[in-house]
Amino acid sequence: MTDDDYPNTRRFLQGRSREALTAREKDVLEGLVERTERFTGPHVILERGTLLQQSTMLIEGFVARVIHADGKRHIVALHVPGDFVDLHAFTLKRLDHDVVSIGTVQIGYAPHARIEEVLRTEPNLARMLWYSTLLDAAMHREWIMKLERLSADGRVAHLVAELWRRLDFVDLASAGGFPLPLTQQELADACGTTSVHMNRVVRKLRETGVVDISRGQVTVLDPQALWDLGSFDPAYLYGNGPLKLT
Amino acid sequence: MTDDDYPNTRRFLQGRSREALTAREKDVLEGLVERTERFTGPHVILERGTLLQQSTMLIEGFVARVIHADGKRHIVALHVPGDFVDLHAFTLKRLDHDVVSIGTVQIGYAPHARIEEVLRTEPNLARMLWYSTLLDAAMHREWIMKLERLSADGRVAHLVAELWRRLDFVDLASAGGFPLPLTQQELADACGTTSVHMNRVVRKLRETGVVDISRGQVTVLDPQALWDLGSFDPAYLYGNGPLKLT
DNA sequence: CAATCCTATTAACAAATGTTAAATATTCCC
DNA sequence: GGGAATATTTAACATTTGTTAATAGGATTG
Repeated sequence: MTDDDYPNTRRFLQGRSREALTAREKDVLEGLVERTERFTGPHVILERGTLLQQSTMLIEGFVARVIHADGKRHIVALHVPGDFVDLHAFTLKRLDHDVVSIGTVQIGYAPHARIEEVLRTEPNLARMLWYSTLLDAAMHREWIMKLERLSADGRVAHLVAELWRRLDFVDLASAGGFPLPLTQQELADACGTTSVHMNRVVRKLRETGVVDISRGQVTVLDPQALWDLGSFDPAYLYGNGPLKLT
Repeated sequence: MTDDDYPNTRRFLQGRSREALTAREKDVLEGLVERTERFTGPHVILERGTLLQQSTMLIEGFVARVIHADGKRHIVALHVPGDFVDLHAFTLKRLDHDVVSIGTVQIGYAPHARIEEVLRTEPNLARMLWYSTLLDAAMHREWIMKLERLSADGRVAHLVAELWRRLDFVDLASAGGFPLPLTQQELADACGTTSVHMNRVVRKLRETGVVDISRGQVTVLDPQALWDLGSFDPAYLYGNGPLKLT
């Protein structure tokens, strides 16, 4: 019984507390995903206000939670493979924001009826589902702190540091960095600044030897400088241990 | 059987979906609170990193979630009566931030053992507990949007508009405004700016006839201007209806 | 009542960021 | 490979916000 037995859900809570799941629970979890779908290029996966009957597991690639306001787009969260993106929808029924794909993604759909069944019959797994939404909330709070406290370069550094760690949890990061198909405009949307200013910041981070973000690839040049600049303390991610960097 | 039968929990999800609770479930909920405590003046209710065996229901007053960083204090969330402040702790065990009282507060303590019991025996109530943490997350996302998008005056307007609505849910707001024992420094901490700049903003809002914030009292002078300035759309609060303003 | 402390206010200046517009580079598609 | 679309880069200038410091106002306490 290896991880390959769970092609759609093997990264769920990986690096966090996936060990707390029994093999049977992992089977049940995998069984939540009814079908998968693949998108290339920008695609609106979920639209604000739609009545939802299924939730979305991100299997591969990146998606963003987006709030639109008078022509501007604001990224309020980013998700990496293994994230149960809109488990919220199971309880909230309607989302107050859009979910869009970034680059090429593969997602799995979990019908709410199956989740309902899990809640009734699998208390421990249900707890883990709740737990994963609490991790999202903890990340939201850290983003609030980041936006309240840090200037633009710090915000970018924090974002990069967070993604590096989260991708490391699911074995998708390396010591050198990670792929990130975000444009400078999208980075700006996630950091609360403009694309012009983001360009200044990206250049500065590159020139000062902290991190190079270009051509869809993040290259971490000086990890300690990155963490310092972003005041990055990964405690809020509730991970199991230090960077693995496979 | 009136609301007075639930002195400690009658405001939980009031204005949201408290109707989804049966009388028996309300009893069980009330029974979660083992004891209550009252604090006057600033008091650290929960400290970051402490291993928690109980969660906190806010019965009266305001509390803030606070992240400290190199001498600065950042308010990442505010809670009003009826909020189950750190239900997170039930699953996360340790918080990544502090919880502090603002003004005079009364809080109730719900031992985790009792919550555990509810999860096992009251699936519908358990769902509501989960729901309430998802509402927190939705508010976090709105704060992220607010910080990414709005300048300082918009942030203050948004904060005031949100609190007005949330207090209205629990019958603690009036058409004229509401009491809010936050100093300008604390307002600044919640809006990601400095006390000096907050003073400029508060003055401007007062002079332009939008809202008056002084002596622990918020007086809404022009609701529509307030909502416009803060780009306030209450959809994310998942409330039952429009402002009641009792 | 005086002394003290916390909060609010104002000023002058520095730094960061927004805005608009244009030029250049890169990617994508046929 | 060529052309179109998209993304990045740069410049000049306007605006917002931060910083530091000093003063005034209000509340609390002995």
